[in-house]
Amino acid sequence: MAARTRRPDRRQEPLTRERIVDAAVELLDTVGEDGLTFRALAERLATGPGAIYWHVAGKSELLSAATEAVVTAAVADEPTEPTGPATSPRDGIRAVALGLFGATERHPWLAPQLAAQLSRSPWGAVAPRIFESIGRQVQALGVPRDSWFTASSALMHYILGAAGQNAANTTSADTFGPGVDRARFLDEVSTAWESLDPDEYPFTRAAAGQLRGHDDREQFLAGIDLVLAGISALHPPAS
Amino acid sequence: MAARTRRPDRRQEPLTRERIVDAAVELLDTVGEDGLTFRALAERLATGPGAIYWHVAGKSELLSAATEAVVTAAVADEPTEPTGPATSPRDGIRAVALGLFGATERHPWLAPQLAAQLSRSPWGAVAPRIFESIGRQVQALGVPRDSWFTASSALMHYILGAAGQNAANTTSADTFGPGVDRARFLDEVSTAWESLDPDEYPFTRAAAGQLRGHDDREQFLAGIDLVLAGISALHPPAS
DNA sequence: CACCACGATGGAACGTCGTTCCAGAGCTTG
DNA sequence: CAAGCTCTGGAACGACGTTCCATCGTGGTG
Repeated sequence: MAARTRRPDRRQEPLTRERIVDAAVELLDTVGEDGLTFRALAERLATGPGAIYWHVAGKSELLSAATEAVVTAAVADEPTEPTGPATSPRDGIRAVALGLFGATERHPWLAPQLAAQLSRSPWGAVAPRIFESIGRQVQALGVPRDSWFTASSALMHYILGAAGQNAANTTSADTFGPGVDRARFLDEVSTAWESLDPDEYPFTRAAAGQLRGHDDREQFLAGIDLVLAGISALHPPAS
Repeated sequence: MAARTRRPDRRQEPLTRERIVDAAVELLDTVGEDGLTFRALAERLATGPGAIYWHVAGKSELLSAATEAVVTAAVADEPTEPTGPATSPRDGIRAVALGLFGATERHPWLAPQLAAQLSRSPWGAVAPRIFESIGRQVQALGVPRDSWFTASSALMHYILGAAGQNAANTTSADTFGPGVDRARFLDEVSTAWESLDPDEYPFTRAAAGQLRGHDDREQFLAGIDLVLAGISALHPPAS
């Protein structure tokens, strides 16, 4: 139907769903979630709002598509070892996890969107993408077949939860000015924790010191190792 | 300043921040996130939109307050054992986790909101609430002091990630009609997984069968046990 | 070659939302 | 009793998502 690949050669490259989604991601990255407007998007694509609706059903579908595009790129980025220098399954899982972690860092809007999408349709298009990347490594780890779902789900959920919170840590530091660097920000929060009500928050006060100097990536990977150790203990290889 | 507690006795009970937040939660529960409107809220409280702004700065603060109120109630609900029949720390953690899990089930809007809030200000008011509840049990578990932060964070992140995805499972089943029950819904998704591209999704296809019959709460607790086992293995009690 | 049908476009218009503004009510104080 | 404050609630504003429709360009048809 769509002609025989002759260059359309219109006054501009034709509007396509992919171009729209790409522009949406750029807009989300630069001006934030509230900045993604059909009008701004139309202006960026040198068109009108109505034209976009021919390719995309609405804003929620646009956000879903942007989320899926970014996640797909993130999990497809890492595992490109063509039978390479034999990465261990554990390192494979770390790589996938860091891929998603980095994506939420580069795209601060990703974590909330991902949560919203998973909450709306838990097993939609994006969950299997992540599940598959993790699951392959779980399988390679030698986890018994009956435990595949449990182990992979647990890993996925930890990754989503941790990436969601840690994402904004490095870049923003929202409540304070953008000029405040990470060390100062953590120091501020840590001090705030220490002055919480001793009756209501005894533990948080005691742990405040560890918050002060912690490294997000390091803690993130420590959590991964925790889950992996649990998998080794509770679901050891059959052999 | 605020009088000496004489009954105001206006024509109706006075508008207060608490009443507003309570009404917002009810509205969120009944008509969903899009249904929470300053106009609808004003009508429910028999007032105008302007009056609400005297007690609440804006919509984002209203959502934050609603989220915090629900989370606070959820984590305060469970650990009410007055030196009762000696719940073990592990059961204590399960209780806190199930408390949050149940909250996301009763309030489908909670998971996305929680994610958005944690992403915006990672160590805001709501994170310490959850962190404290979990941390106390981690402490009781005998985890060495140096590992408190790591262990508690990992547990919190797993809980947030898992609760976020599983929340909608029981009630909604969005893409299908609301009449479709859980078994049919899972069967539908499982079948969809099985017909994914064998090259792209080998693992997910293989795990589809385990998705079909799984129980959300059971899987959720299995993940908790996985993290707990990892904590035992990597951060054993000092004694 | 003229014509038409249809995929695709983009600007205008509609209704609703968050938010602001302000006139005034009710309570407290001098 | 008058003045000043807290608090109220309705009207109005600007921006948004979405719909509508007049129009364009292209490929197939007579």
